[in-house]
Amino acid sequence: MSEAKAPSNFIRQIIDRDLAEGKNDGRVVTRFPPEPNGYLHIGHAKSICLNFGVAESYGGACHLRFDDTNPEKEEDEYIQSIQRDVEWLGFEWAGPVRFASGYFDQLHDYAVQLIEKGLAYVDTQSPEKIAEMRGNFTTPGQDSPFRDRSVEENKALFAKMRAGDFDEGEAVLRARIDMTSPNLTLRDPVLYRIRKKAHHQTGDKWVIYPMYDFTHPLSDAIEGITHSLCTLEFEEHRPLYDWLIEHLDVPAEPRQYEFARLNLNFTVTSKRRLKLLVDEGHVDGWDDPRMPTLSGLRRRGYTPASIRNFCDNLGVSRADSVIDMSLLEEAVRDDLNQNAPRAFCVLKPLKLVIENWPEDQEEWLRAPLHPQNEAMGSREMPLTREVYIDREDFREEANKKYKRLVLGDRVRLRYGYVVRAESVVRDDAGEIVEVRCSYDPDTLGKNPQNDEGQGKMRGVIHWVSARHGLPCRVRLYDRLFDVANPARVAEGESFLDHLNPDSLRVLEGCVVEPRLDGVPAETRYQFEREGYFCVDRDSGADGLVFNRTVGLRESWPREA
RNA sequence: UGGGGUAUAGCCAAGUUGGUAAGGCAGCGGGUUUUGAUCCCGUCAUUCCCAGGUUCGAGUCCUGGUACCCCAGCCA
Repeated sequence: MSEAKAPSNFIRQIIDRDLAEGKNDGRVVTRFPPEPNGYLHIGHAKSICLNFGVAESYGGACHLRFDDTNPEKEEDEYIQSIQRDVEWLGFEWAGPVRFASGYFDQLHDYAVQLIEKGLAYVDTQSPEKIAEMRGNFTTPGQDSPFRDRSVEENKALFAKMRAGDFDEGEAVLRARIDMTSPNLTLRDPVLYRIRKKAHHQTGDKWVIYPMYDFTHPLSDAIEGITHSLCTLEFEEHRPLYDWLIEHLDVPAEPRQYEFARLNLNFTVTSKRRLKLLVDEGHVDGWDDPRMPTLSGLRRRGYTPASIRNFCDNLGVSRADSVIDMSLLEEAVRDDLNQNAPRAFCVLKPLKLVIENWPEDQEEWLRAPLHPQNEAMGSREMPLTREVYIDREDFREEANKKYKRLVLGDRVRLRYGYVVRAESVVRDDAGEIVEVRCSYDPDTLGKNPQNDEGQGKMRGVIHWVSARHGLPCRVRLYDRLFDVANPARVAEGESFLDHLNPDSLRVLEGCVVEPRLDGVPAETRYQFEREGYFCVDRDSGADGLVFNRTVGLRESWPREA
């Protein structure tokens, strides 16, 4: 399931065909063009894997380019986080980090070129009037009264726009295409608008900023992009993309191709909604482990490889789809199962006293770090008279399907001895606070030879020495929403109404094996029989904090 | 409502000139197991949104429907 060969998809077929026809001198150049107005999420990962993956497998190049044409929404914090996330995923962009804002001079020249060709004009109607004149699905638009200004007048007006002589909203530069087109983006689209706001890259150099539709194709051309891959909603923008490439004297002829974006159920992947979750404090920040952001997944314990495999296994098509969250979870299990060292951690401690074990005796038992991979080595764990086991691993009575410790029956302490539960100790409230047991000294690495039920134990449970165990805190995460499609809720409801109140459960007083003392944040383990966990950066002097990435697969009869 | 798209299993998805439905995940059955995990084996679409048509033969071609998605920012 891991290193699947790049599967056939329509993008690769287009590239194969282009290569066969000798287009672009055999070059394949793609780009990942995020707008720095939020953190990257799992949906971006699909685009990143596609763009970088395609470039890589064709010996081409992939650029990282910030599509930063709107100073109102963008911030440097996002520029930093996006680069960090792309690097974390393990991709290397070709050349420097690029910015659409780095092309503002050239873009301005292209705009003047359009004006000179009579293909663009300055419209001084109000924004409301422009919207009104655009018409709608059924009504064709009407020409602006300023549509036929002379080239000279347009040049002068555009220069005034640039000089700051107009206020925001007083003038825009529009392409002169067709106000009656059934494709609304062709009804004289706005190319430049006035924004008197400092830009994070260009400072106060500009007061006019190019629109995405104008900037993107030309940036692609400037960079020599051959295949400009974007999501489906840009499809009706393609005629404009092509129109600009056709009517301007550009150094290359990039082509745009659209694919379906990734949708995951039980979460949201729109920057607007993610930002709201952060801003209103429903989560702990962009990197809250419940967030589908790359930084959230990272903090949750996801590995770059697991996310890349997940994306590669999805395929690329033009059909709208919703991927099941369980596929993402399966991808990280697959990776961590192979690569995460094992450890013991008791989540809900219950004291087990081995009555025939001498008070001060401690025996260090060797256990592999990975049962199927000896190369990972082993560790030692101290067994003492008092150990902790999980409350859920003991019952006073149970049927045969319950493969754990039952009063009067035996179970194996994993990598240790077989014990038999003899009695329980209760507190005043009648709650069991301790289980008393006996152990069979002749069962280390072998089954009991001599008595009832030869061979197999009822089960195997994990444990941690009460004297040596490290107290820790464990955070159990569940899906953030309790409906499959939070973005689509009933009239009058908000997606926030469907936040899962139990998406985070914090377990205090857990006990982990001593060897994990001081391990750094982001170290990942499989806590045997529990799941995959990751050390959180909140760990410190007062103990380790673990985030549960995902549980182990569970398939046992619920009637047990 | 005009335009642009998309329909193949529970979820993705391949299917290139029409030649008899890949693969993954999930499910189900079994085996191994000192993790109820992993691993292994087997099984899982007489049918491709629907209805007609062409053809010896249609997921692929034709005709007519249906459902869903996107577009009316000086956002990207």
